[in-house]
Amino acid sequence: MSSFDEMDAFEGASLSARAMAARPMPYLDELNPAQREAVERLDGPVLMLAGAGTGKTKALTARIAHLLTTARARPNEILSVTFTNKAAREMKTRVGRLLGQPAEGMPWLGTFHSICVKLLRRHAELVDLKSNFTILDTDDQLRLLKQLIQAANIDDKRWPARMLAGIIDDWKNRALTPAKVPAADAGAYNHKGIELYAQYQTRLRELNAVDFGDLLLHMVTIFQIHTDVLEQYQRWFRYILVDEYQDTNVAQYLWLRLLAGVHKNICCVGDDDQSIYGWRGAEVGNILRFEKDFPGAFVVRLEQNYRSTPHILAAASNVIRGNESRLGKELWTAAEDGEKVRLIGHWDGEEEARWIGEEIDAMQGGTRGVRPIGLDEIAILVRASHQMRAFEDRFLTIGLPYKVIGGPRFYERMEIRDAMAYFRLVVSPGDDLAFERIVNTPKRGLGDKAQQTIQMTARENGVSLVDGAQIAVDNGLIKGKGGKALRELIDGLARWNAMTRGPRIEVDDDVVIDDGAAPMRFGAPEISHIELAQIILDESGYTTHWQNEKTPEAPGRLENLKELVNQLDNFENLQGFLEHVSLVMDNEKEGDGVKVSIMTLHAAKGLEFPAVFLPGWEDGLFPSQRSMDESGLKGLEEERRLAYVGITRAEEVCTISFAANRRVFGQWQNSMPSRFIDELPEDHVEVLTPPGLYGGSQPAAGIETRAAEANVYNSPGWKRMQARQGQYGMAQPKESRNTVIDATAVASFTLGERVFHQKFGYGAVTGIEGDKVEVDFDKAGTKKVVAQYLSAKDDIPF
DNA sequence: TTCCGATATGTTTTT
DNA sequence: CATATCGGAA
Repeated sequence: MSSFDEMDAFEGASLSARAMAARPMPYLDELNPAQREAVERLDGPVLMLAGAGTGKTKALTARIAHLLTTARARPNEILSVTFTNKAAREMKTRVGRLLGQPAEGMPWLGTFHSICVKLLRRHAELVDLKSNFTILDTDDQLRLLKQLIQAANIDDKRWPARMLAGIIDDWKNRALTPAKVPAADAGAYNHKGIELYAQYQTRLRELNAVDFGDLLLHMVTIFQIHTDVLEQYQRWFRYILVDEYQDTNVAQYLWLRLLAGVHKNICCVGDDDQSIYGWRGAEVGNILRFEKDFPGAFVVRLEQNYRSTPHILAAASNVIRGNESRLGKELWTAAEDGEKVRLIGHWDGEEEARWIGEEIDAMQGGTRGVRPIGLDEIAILVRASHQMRAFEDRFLTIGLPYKVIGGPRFYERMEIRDAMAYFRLVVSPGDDLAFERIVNTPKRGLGDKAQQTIQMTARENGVSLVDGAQIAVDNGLIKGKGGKALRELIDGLARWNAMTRGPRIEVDDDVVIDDGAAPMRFGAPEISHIELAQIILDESGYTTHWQNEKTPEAPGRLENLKELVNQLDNFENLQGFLEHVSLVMDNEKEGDGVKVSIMTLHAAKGLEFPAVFLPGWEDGLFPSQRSMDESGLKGLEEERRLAYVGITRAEEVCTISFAANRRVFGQWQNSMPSRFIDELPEDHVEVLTPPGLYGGSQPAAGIETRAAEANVYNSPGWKRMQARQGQYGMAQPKESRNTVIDATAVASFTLGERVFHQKFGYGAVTGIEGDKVEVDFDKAGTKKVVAQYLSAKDDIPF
């Protein structure tokens, strides 16, 4: 096992503590009294209750700077955990800026998960893993569970694998190994839950793999059992900082408490009012009982808000006041009054999207409000991601640039996962799950029967699937085309694997081992990992597979593969890349261009925008019915906190809206305005409805129903619906067509005409049926699309 | 074994 | 409505 001298070398500190000691502390001058207290109280437990927009990141980064400047700790002795990669990244840059140099030497600033991976790779053997274990994604996890479920003869229709995955996840969040699951949970998953959980863990170990929850669970287990290891780290991490403490689950909580147990130099920052991850196992209780866990804790409240106007703040405060269990904070601001929170009802979801689109146009043009607001200063925050569609559709039609944050993720796409499975298999031939994924992708004529043969052979010989396949082929168990193809695959894998290394060389014993992997006994590879990746994809036939595919999305997939290979440029080798991807599933592109942001309320936490739209405030959608069904009052309170988070994202203008009708599952459904609307303080809200139909100021209780009714029949959306009956597809002279297609400006197309579509690109019209046009897209193949979405080739909106 | 069409099924939120 | 899965036919 490792000594700590080694650890020092392992992480390397580029900032010298001594060099910092004499440095001035300019960052302190920028803090208000409360922040300053939180920063200067370096020793002992500190709880920073930081309301929305009160400068908590500022305080946190200043605290790190202060720890370094006062030479309390070296950069690599500070453990600083966040929940998201985004937050970790931001802290890194901000600390760097405060200190006037890059914060490269802060190896332990990261997410819970990334830090745990690092630790677990060093101590893998303590939980019967090898340090090069793979981290499974949800897909692999589910496939594995399905196998176990089938083996146990359980009807996975009645008891879906997803459900079991959820249950296991939940246990892991609570730091429960199979042996520790309480009897009360014995009934889970048709009384088979615990048993299957145990089997699953065994299987993971056999595969030398972990899932996401394991990262923490294993580390907690190690710390609990191997006190010597724990003690090392207790000494090593002299100071601990935790961001978003209200979101910690039991496992994370235990992990922290173990590490901070001796010196208790732990500073937790959080806001109980922003706890919105209860469904993922987060325990608000952790923050509520901090003072009990750490007696004598210094508690400081940050209550001065620097983000929002008083109206917005008042609205948020009044909503959150509806919650019973909270520590209680009152935000205040020195800012000028500004606009009231705006509330408007719509006939349906499309109308809501249309209206918001127009508002955004008005905001930019400066025809509304005190100043023009840029597109990148505007966000639309929805409760559930399916709400995004209406906005995407609408913005596409009117040519309004937008970006979806946290949308369909790059690394979750099928072709990317396939490609990654190939990479995984090349890097570690024992990765059976990866093998299963790609044996018959592209089709190699290896169906169920052949795959069973491979499985059996592997099991009989106690080897990995790749080796099993090798044996099966050698013994002629798999004949014909499939056998030949399989042989090619196996040979290919071996060949590619050899390419990851250079020629064998001798090493000195004192070479520093920096990644916990096997000592380097090989020279530099002869080809770069980027070339190798390309070779793998080409020689395996995977690229060809998509080239031959005639489906509309094939070209896009090829593009994605190209992008994947490009991304490799940022990494040293394939291993490094695979590790990165399993930890940060988000592709942090999208940064370019001035665009409106569309995202879920969850994704919006920690962000702020001058103008925020909060659509879909309807009972059942928000607060979500499911949340209330599953967790009752607790669920409702979490939804309310979500509302609070939403409102407090706004700096200048906050617009809340709801629709009377919405299409769900293709079925029209009508709903009541959200109960949270009743909780908005009347004095701080302006109801936007035609004045004639909504007379004077009324009690708040009546606002929403009136607004809804008032808007139904005279809304532009209603008129538009009536106006548009049967108007599409009518031939019109080309000259009369509008460039930007609006509901009122009906487009027409002729056969063979070149057209442009926002999602599918350029193409030619091959058929017209009513309001639908069939287009043969250059890249996306033939598709039927609604005429509205198309524009003539030469006048592309934006 | 693969491919196609029919049918059933689901929608929170994510490291 | 859109996708995912399943069963049957080539």
